[in-house]
Formats: sequence, C-alpha cells, structure tokens
Amino acid sequence: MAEELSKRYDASSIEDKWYQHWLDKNYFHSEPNPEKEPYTIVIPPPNVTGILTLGHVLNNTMQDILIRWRRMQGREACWIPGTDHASIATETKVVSLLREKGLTKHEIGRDEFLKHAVEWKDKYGGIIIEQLKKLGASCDWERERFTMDAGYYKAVLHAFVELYEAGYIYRGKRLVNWCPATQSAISDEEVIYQERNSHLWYMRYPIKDSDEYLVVATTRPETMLGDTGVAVHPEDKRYKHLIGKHVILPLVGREIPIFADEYVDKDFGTGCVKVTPSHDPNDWEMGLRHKLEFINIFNEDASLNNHVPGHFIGLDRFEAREVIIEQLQELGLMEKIEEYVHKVGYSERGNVPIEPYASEQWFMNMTELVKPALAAVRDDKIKFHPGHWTKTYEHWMSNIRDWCISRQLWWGHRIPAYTCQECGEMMVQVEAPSECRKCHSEAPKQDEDVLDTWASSWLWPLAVHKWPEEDEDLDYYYPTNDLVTAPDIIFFWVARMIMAGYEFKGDIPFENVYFTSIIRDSKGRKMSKSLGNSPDPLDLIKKYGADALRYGVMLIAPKGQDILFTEERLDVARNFMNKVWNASRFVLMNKDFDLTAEHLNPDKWQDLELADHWILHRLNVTIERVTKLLEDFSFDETARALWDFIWNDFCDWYIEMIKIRLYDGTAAQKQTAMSVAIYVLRDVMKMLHPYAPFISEEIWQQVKLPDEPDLIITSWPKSNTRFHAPKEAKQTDFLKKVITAVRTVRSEMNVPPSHTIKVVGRVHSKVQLDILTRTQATIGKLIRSEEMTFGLDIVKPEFSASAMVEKMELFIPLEGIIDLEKEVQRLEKEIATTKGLLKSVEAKLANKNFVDRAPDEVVIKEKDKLEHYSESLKKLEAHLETMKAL
RNA sequence: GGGCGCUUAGCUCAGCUGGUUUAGAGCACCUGCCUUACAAGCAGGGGGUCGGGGGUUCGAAUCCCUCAGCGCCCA
Repeated sequence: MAEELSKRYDASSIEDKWYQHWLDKNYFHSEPNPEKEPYTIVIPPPNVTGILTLGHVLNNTMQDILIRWRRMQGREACWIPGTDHASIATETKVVSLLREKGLTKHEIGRDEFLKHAVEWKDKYGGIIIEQLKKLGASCDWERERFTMDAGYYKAVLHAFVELYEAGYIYRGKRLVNWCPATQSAISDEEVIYQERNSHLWYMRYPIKDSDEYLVVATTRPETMLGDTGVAVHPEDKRYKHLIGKHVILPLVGREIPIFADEYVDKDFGTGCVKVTPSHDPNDWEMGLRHKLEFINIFNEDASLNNHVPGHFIGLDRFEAREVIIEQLQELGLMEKIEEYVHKVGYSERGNVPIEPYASEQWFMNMTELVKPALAAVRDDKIKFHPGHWTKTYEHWMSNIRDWCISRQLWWGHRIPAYTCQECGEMMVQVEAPSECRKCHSEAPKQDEDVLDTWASSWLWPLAVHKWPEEDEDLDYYYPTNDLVTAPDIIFFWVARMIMAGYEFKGDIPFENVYFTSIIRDSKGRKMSKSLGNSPDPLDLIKKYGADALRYGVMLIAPKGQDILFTEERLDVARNFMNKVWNASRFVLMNKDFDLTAEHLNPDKWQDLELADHWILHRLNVTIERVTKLLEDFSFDETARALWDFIWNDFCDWYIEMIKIRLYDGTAAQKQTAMSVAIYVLRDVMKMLHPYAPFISEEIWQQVKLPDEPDLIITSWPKSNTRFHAPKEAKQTDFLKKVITAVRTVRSEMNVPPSHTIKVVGRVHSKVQLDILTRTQATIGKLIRSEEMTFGLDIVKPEFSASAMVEKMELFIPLEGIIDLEKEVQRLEKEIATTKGLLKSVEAKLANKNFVDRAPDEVVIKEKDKLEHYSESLKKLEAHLETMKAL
C-alpha cells in the first residue's frame, strides 16, 4: 500500500472523494443535542446569483476552520449556510436582460417580472453554494436558507409589522438619496463618495430694483432652476444690508429672498449660497427653517421636469448644466469658473451620482434600537476581533440617522402596508387583508415598494430558524457563537443584526465578530471584475488544491490588515502540503507492522531516546499553542505554528534523527521510533485538519486504528503531562547546535558531502559528554562522520578546523584538505563577533545603574553571558594561535 | 475636518504585556548537493539597527509625544 503513494501530492485525486464521503456520512449535519454544548456560526449570506471570490475563500475558510475545530472538540457544531436575494443587484441584472429582449419591467408588469427574476435566480442561484463545497466547507446543507424562502419572507414582514406597531417605522416625505439609474431610494450607507475634478461656478444673481448683483458659488449650477432663496451668514458685514431684499433668478425670472442663516460658511466661495430646498440636504433644512418654496425640478431619472422653463424640460441634469453655463455666460452672469476637487456621492449599484430627491419613503427610527446594541459592544458582551473595530462601530452607532428602508423595486420583500382605496385607511399586517377594517370596502391596495435587502438580512441569525415561532432549534442554537465577516459591512449588516437581536429576541445574536482582511492585488488595489485582477478561486483550487488555497490564504492573512495577494504566494502552501504528504509517506513506508492501540500507548514504549522525548515535548507545546491561537482567532499564527512544528521540528530534525534506528537499529528500536513518529503524525493530522481537511483525512485513514472514526469527527488533541520534558528539550537543542556547527564547518571548508570526517570534541562538562556519547550514532549520521571522540581532556589535533558550542570545543581534523587561510579567516570573524557581544555585555555591567536597578535575574543573566563570552573568546584566540603556528 | 490603521531584510510579513545573546520567518539571492520521504527537496551562507526627531527608563523595534509618508472609514 505504501508504495502506491506518489512522490508528489496530487490534491485533485482525493478532494472530491472525501467531500462526498463526509456528505454520505452526514457529518456536517447538526441536530439539537442537550448532551452537547452547541457551537454555531451563520454564514454571511452571499448574493444568490453571485460567484465565489477570494474574499469568500478567506471568509469561509475561517468559518470552516472554526467549525471543524469545535466539532473535533466535541461541540455540537452547526454552520448554517444560505444566500440573500440581493434586491437591487439582482433586479438590475434582470432589467438589463429584459432590455436585451427589448422589454421593460413596466411593460410586462410586476408578476411577470418576478417570474423572470425567479428564473434568473434558479438558473444562477446556488452556483456559489457548489463552489463552497469545492473549498471543503462543512456547512449543514440541510439547513440552507434563502432570504426569500416562504418562512423567511414571513419573518421579515413580521419584523416590519412589529416595528411599525412599536412606532419605529414610519412613512414620510423626506429628502433621500435617489439613484436615477435604478430609480429607487437608497440608504446613506449605499452612497459611495468619490473624489472628482470639477469646477466651482460663480454666478451673478441680479438684485431686485437695483443695478447690483450678488455672486453665489456652486458645484451644481443646474440646480439653480430650483432655487428659492439666497443665504448669507447673519454676521457677514458684506451682505448685512441685503438681508430681506430679493434677487431675480436668472433664466427663470423668479423673485427669491435673501436671508440670513448660521449654516452659511462665510469663507466658502463668496459667502453667498444659493438655496435649492428640494435638491440639497442642507438647503432642505434651511427651506424648512425659513419657509421657502420647495420646487422639485427633476423627474425620477434626473431629467428636468415641467417646473422649469420650457426649453429646459426633458434635458438630462448634466446636459442642463452645460446649457445653463453657456446661457449665463452669454448673459454676462458668469463671474468666473474655478478648478475644484470635491467628493461626489455615487450610487453603489447604479454607479451614477445620486440625486438628493424629495420623496415619500418608509423610514426606521433608530434611536431606541441603537441603545442596547451599543451597550453590548461597549460592555464586551459582544467582542470584536481585532478590537479596534469597536471604535468604528461606536462612532457610527452614536451618530446614526433614520434608515430609509423602502426601495422602488419589485424583487424583494414587498412592504406589508395596505391602503384602502375608498377611505384611505392604512393597515400594516403580515397577511393581506381582504377588506378595509374601517369602511369594509374590498381589497385595500398594497404598497408597491420592497424593503432594503439589509432589512431582511439583519434578521439572519434569527430567521434561519423558524422565528418568530417558538422553535427548538432557535432555543438551542441562538445566540450563535462566532461571526466571521468582511469589515466593509460592519454598518450594513453587523450593527443591524445586533440591533435586531436585541429588539426581537432580547439577546445578542453572537458572541464574537471576527473582521477579516480585505484582499487586494499586489499593488494594493481592491479586487474587481473591471480591473481583471481577481483570480477565480476555482482555477486556484484546480492548480494548487483546496487545502493549499485554504492554508495559503490563512498564512498570508495578517490580523487586522489587508492582504496583498498574488498567485505565487500560494506556492509555499502547495509546497507545504507536499512536505506533509512526503513526511507521511516516509512514515508509512517505514511502518512494517499493523498499527494497534498497543503501539500508541506511551506506557508500552521501550527505551525512548533523547529525540523522542524532545519531539513529544515539542508536540505538547504545539498542541497548547495551536489551541490557544485558535481561541484567539489568530488564523495566520496558527498556520505558522503548524508550519514550524511540521517542517522544522518533525521533518528537518525528528525524522532525520530516527533514520539511524529505522535503517540500522534493532527491531525493538525501530518499533519505538516508528510508534512515536506515528503518534506525532496522528496528532499533526488532527491539528492540520481544520486548515487542510482533505490531505489530513487522506493520511489519517492510513494511520488510524480500524475502530477509530474518520478524522473529521475524531477528538482534538490534548497535551499530555507525561511528555513534558524541558530538560531533554534543552539537551536536544545542544545536540542540534553541535550538528549545525559541524555542518557549517564542512560547508565552509568545502568538504564534499560524500567525504566522511572525523570529529574530536573537548566537552565542557560531564553532562555534555553524556549526551554526546548517548547520541553518537545519530550525530554521526547527520554530519557524515564515522569516527568521533569526545572527552574532557582532548588535545586539539593538528590541521583541524574548530567550532564552539556552549563552551564545548569541536575539532574537525582536515589534514590535506584544510584551507589554513580560510580557517584563519573563519576564526577571526568569530572572534570579532564574540568580542562585539562581550563588549555590549561589559558595557551593561559597567553601568552602575543597571546593576543596581535591574532585576537580579537579569543581572545574573548578563554576568553569565560575560563569563561565557570571555571563555569562548579565550578558546577561539588559542585556536587561532595554533592555526597561525602551522 | 474627524476617526482608525500602517511604516522592521530586495519582497510579504512575525516580533503580544519593554530585558536570551549583534531583531526572526517565508520568498528572492549566493555556495554545495538528484544523500533510498520530498529538487514543490536537502545542507550551509550573505542581507535589516527596526520611517525621522524627541522623551520616559538602568534598559525600547516594543511605552509616550511629535513630524513625515501610505492606506481605509466617516463627514
């Protein structure tokens, strides 16, 4: 069987096999189990028609790591997957498909449109779910949810009704962020401010009954058609005399008042501000304060409506801008035009500048909802990782404004508000009323709008169960434990889920929130389709394997910082998987017995050697460290800890150190070494499993006992006190230093690898002598020496290179091949280094303040160093003398 | 304008509560090896004084202040 393993690890040959096996065994599925403590994660639901991105890879690998790890720890682990309906994104897509067929949504009507949308969703929906499976995600697929499933839909309406009845949801005419492309209102959070090179136009408004004019500066000349006032600061001496007078609005001829308002910034532009109450949030406020006229000049697509002079009607807002500039110039009313850089709000989805637009919308008053949610994070009931996100959260929550939750779209949860066509009575209720409760006329009409998608996904941790119904699952799994999500949706989603959790269930929705890195390209740019800098994770899986992709992304994801991703950065992960594979292959190739519980019982191990004690000690340390790091959400450090142990400790040292026993040892020696190696390898596979589930399961099957379960449900390893061996660990460190020192000499003296050498060592203590004597065979193998002599009173052989390790002097007789010149140089370099070290220690100890004030142990340490370096220096200088004498 | 974060080897990053030697790892680089697990490998090596300045301290990459640069978020 062992011979069947290939030299190179081929991920593609095993990944699908194991995923299917786990599915067949139903390992991912969870049911409430009072015997076990639940551990729950809800997936941040991706857009139902979306495809997997590297961001999803990052995010979902972390969730899978947590889930697999907790499952192995014996928790009832449940990872609930699903997708959201992405109202505006999906609707935009469907509208453009219809356009290709020459149709508009209004032509075909709401019902027909929804059919198309469902068709689209059915066609592309679920692709991302299949992709997650390729990644190895161990979600409970039986619990998959969609935000427009019947039950979920009802939950959303229920929440709406509850908040309406509590007085938090109201309908009103407000200035909202209007997206002319999708022709819908959007929330403040969906407005993206982008810097733009533009101009500041200085326009002259003639003062009534005067030859004078005043000058207003604006970034949006086209809105002047809706101006109903001009404001100045009340303290501005330049304009005080004009307050109460009127100007004649150019091109329109409207007479509008000049008034004073504190809002005006005296130092901006001319200090005079044109006021367009219907098309600017600040002007809206001023309009209310000063009872100005509100004139809406735009249609819903941001073309000019019939509230403007005839020749402007129908022009697009940007066409109108050009025309107005031109006409003002012709009339001599354009004072000047300055270059100006400012930020323009764009609609996230429509990707056009938003238009502040007065319209009738539904809003949610957040004042009360915020309170418990803010306190929960402040009081650490919910912990953010990394912690600095807490400040961002608090700042936003403390300055929160009412949330515009209605969208002029059809794909989504239709607002459950019904207005009687007869008497105007409005009913807000989950089930459609059959008659007006007041006048009993038939079929009140339902509101046309749907809800913001986030007003459905904020219920996610609750509504994935049967909420608002009493539900066993909800009782068991809620509150959930950890949430892993990208930081850019902290406001959209995380904050609102916390509010919903308290409002509807009176409790936190989760205990921990881990905010991931954002993945960028090597130049630091965000991944985007238009830049083409976003690799397809499925291609990466094909090329590197899912394990390498998972592990690699974890390895390069620094806590709290963005990732600069290039494909080459996955090479190291693939190499690591190959290393794991080959280490396992080595062990399996040398295993010449059928594994039994006996072999894995430390009580039965005979004649453990130093290396065995050392690797078991290191295993202990690694188990504790990895467990601790996972508890801290330190995904990258965990990956590194696994790397260090597997590659450095286990492969580079332990395997090399046991080869002598495997190849030349007695049957008993061989069995001990193999038993320890397999023991360690098994725990390694357990620890590796959350990161690299496929390869670890594959190898586990070769090293598990026949009656043991699959790796995915086996127990997480625990450190074992009987393996605690700091003394042996230290001795092994000494041994490793000796070996490295000799290898360095070999290399620097150009001794060919095939050439065996003699080694003579003048030890510094009997302990050293004992260690070296006991491990002589191992050392010999690792440094290619067949003749070693160690003793307290060794005489340095002539023509030998030398090295020092912990006050021990190593001599390597190289008569005939030694390069005396080179050896002298080597020694001089080492002497220089040692002198440097000595000097800094001497300086410290010469400082009276240091000796007096530093803790005793620190001073003692420095004194030890002093002694150590002086002695080394003396010996090195002696060696140098003998070399020079030759 | 406010907030948050970053600046350590050519590159990407560790270095948590200040005290293991003259700061670590991977990649890249140099030298030598196809040594019966692995050339996606093995052994060895060179390379940074921790963005600038100031301070606290016996002692700072590590704490404080300040300046500069970069990035993100909010207005």
